[in-house]
Order: sequence, then C-alpha cells, then structure tokens
Amino acid sequence: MAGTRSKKHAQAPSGPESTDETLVPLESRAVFLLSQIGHRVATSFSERLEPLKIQPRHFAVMNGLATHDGATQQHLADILGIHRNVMVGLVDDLELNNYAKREPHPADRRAHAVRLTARGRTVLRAAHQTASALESDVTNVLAASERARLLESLELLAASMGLEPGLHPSLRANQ
Amino acid sequence: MAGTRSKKHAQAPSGPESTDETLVPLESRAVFLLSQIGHRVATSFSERLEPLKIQPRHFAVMNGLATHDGATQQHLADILGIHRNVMVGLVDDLELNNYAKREPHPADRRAHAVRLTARGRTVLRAAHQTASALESDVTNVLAASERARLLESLELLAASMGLEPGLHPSLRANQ
DNA sequence: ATATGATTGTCATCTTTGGTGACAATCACG
DNA sequence: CGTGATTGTCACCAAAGATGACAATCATAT
Repeated sequence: MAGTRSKKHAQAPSGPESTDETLVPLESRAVFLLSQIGHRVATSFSERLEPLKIQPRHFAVMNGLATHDGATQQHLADILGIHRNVMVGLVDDLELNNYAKREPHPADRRAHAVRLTARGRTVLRAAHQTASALESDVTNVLAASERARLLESLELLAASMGLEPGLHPSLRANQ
Repeated sequence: MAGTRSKKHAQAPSGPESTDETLVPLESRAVFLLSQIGHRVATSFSERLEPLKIQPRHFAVMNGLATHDGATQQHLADILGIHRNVMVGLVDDLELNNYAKREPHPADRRAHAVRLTARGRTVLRAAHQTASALESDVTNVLAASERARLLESLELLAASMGLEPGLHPSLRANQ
C-alpha cells in the first residue's frame, strides 16, 4: 500500500510504523501545488478578461456559441453543465455588451436562438489570445520539452480524474 | 515575440498572419488543465475533510498552530495572510470542536494564546493523512518518474508565479 | 379538438459568503 | 499619564449561489 520506504530517517525514536505524514510540507505536495497554481491561474485569467468586459463563464458560453450557433439557452446550459436559470443572466450580460443576441427560435416559440454577433466573435478571438498569452507567461519558465511533458501529465491526470475535456468544474456548481 | 511558426497549415486561405488561436482547444491548454485539475483537487480535499469536521482553511490554521503554538490570533492571521476578523470565526470553529483553545496570553492581556488540544493534534495528523491519500489517488496514474518530474515542474511554476510556499491564495481573499 | 403533462425562459427569493467598519480593552511610547 | 496604535469581537452590507414558482408553449394521447 502506502508503506513505501521512508526516505528520511531523521526523526526521533518513534514507533517503527510512524511514517508521520505530518512532516511532508505542503509545498512539496502535488495536490497542494495543483490547487495553488490552479487558483492563481484562474484568477489571472479572470483579471485579464476584464478589459473585454467578460468573465470566464461568459467565455465558456461564447465558446459554446462558436460551435453551436443559434442554440437554445437550455441546450447551451446542457452543453456547459450549468443550470438554465443561470444561463439567463449570462446571456443578458452578453446581450448588454452586444456580444450576442437572442433571436426568435424558428421551430419553438418558447425558446430563443442565441447567436454571437460580429463583435462577439471578435471578443471571443481576443479572449482566446488572452488565454494564449497567459499560457505563455505561465509556462515560459519551462523548457519546451518540460512544457510538453507537463501537458501530457496534466492531460493524463485530468482524464483519470474523470474531468470532461474543456468543461470547467466550477461551472457545474449547481447544474 | 509570439510569432512562432504555426505548426498547422490546415486553415482555409486566410491572411498569412492569422495563427488563429481560437483553434487551440481548451483541453490542450496547460492553464485550463491547471485550473480544472486544481479546482477538482481542492473540492476533493474539502470533501474528504468533512468527516473531520473541518475545512481546508481550518487545516491551514491548525497547521500554523502546529509550528506556532500559543500564537496570537493576529500573528496567526499574518502568517496565513488572512484578515484578523476572519480568524475569529475560524478559531471559534476549532474551539467548538475542541480542536484548539484560547488561553490568556502571558504577556498581553488584549490577546489570546491559541493552542492545539490533544484532540486537535490528532485531527491534524488525520488531515495530513487525508492529503497524503488524495495525493496518491490523484497521481497514481503516473509512473514514479513522471510523478517526480511533474512535481519539479509544478514547483518551478509556483515559484515563478510568485506563490509563497505553503500559502494558498484563496486564503488571501481579503487580507 | 382538447386535455394533460413536460419544457423553456424568466423572475423573485432565500441563504450563504466575503468584506468592511465600529467598538472596548489594552498596549506602547513620549 | 495622555495619545495613538493594536487586539479581538461584533454588527452590518454587498455580492453570489441556489431554489422555487410562474406564464407561455410544446408534445402527446385520447
């Protein structure tokens, strides 16, 4: 099991079984670093999106619209894994900035067909460039080979944790 | 600058400058994966702490107490980078569970000396074991060598981002 | 055709959370 | 011993999340 041979034998005379996990400092735990870095990265991205007047969740919606133009709010909500009640506010925000618009749905008078505007497409592209710039800034301390290996490992981790590709868990807060 | 030669030339006849970063899927961006994995890991840790009746922030406080026994609430707050107003509630919680206690401070009648109880120390150890178990569960898809390299890269990233070792940014929400 | 139950979008509300300000008690220092 | 700073506490306010109810419309079965 977890009973790997301890690399350190500095401790005082304690029981032979006590590997004392308390001694592993947080800053050496992958899980802590992942949480720490992930939080910082998410915050940075959010801040860098501010000039575009959107938040990461709006970015997610616009991204969904890019591949599902004219989708229903409910459909979009399903795709992104958020609740339809929340989608109302998000589309409201996008409409206020003229990044998207609600059109009458051709086949269902209850629903709206949501579409990106030209301006919305421009902003979406800018948001992707923001992400790209952040990516560079964050990973430029790593050599290209390291960067590639990191990416591979992260993809492996994400898959093994059951994370759906491209779907951020924070959106699923409700459902 | 960012004008690296594009590896893909599949796009339709567009301008020679359009590397179109929109085409990079989120699931291939290190920053997205870091945020995604970090969020999931943090959530998992939080859930696994529930049986111990504490949250990650309490874990942080107890960790601080382990190395600064008898510290002042203000001192603890400084160490962890949180606001003293928040520390009141956290110590309240710990006291309710009998994980810590406030004692009169020997040298300052305004302040309290906060100490872990025996029960608190036990719980702290259990929390560390929880972290250790999570670490194993998360990284066991990686070979030992990959795991080591990942840890190295993450440490490098954290350092280059100016993250203070062992200090989680979410605690600094206020200050 | 029409009655019934489900679905879509919207709004209102409730709870929780985070952040801020004010306060008494005490300290530190001139 | 008086003045300004510090500690801990509480009360309050704002922002965010989640939930429930509602009208309009659909889909289906009689």
